[in-house]
Amino acid sequence: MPASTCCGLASAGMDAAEAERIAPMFKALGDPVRLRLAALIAGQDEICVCNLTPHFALSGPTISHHLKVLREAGLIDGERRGTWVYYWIKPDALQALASLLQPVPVTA
Amino acid sequence: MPASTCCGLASAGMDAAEAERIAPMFKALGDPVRLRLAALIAGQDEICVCNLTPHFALSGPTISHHLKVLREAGLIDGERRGTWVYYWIKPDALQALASLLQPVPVTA
DNA sequence: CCGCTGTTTCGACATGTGTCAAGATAGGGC
DNA sequence: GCCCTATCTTGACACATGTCGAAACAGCGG
Repeated sequence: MPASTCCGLASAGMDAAEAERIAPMFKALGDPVRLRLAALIAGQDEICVCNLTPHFALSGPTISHHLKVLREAGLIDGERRGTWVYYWIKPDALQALASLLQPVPVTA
Repeated sequence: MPASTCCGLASAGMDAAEAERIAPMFKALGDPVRLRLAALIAGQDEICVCNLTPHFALSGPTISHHLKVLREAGLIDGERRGTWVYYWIKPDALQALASLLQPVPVTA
């Protein structure tokens, strides 16, 4: 019904509550370190923290902090397996964000 | 050639420089007020600030600040026409972000 | 059980961010 | 030229965020 000039953003019911729910996901991607982390994680089925850290000139705790932000935003998930902790991307979450930015399907 | 398990993020050359360039766009969408502003702006060809402000319980300067952030991120643009200032969405910018989150086209 | 490595949590600090009130600027109408 | 409205800029403030080092925690291997 709305003109839907551009993209999913326009046709989604983006009221205040919905914005509060979704904004943290974009926010999590809004840091260069986290964006690279997400890209690295998305590049494989799963990846060990020990394979992420070497890509950055940052302390372990800082990487861990960023991973926590991404997880709390619902963009990734992870679990400890023995000594190492593995993270993987949650494609549905990314897809949900993508659909807000894409040109609207056909909505007419 | 990368496994490209999930999405554009994985296949994009997301090095540090690219991340620094793109992260601000996600960051701009990472605030609930700005996300709603973007949705409102995307819903029409263009929209006057005077039609945006009433949707929020925020001062004029605050709305103006958020619009500036969105504009500096390259997601919207705007111009003054007489008394009023009009903003419009930049679909290409949104599309660029969407392509990072979408399942990768066919890249195989 | 003890120590070793990988990861997270805690505490602290500097910087960034969202918000407002007050003032400045831009245009239109008298 | 003057005032009025719409918008932006500035200055200030409380609060959030990115970063680190130190310390805690989780498992493995002796």
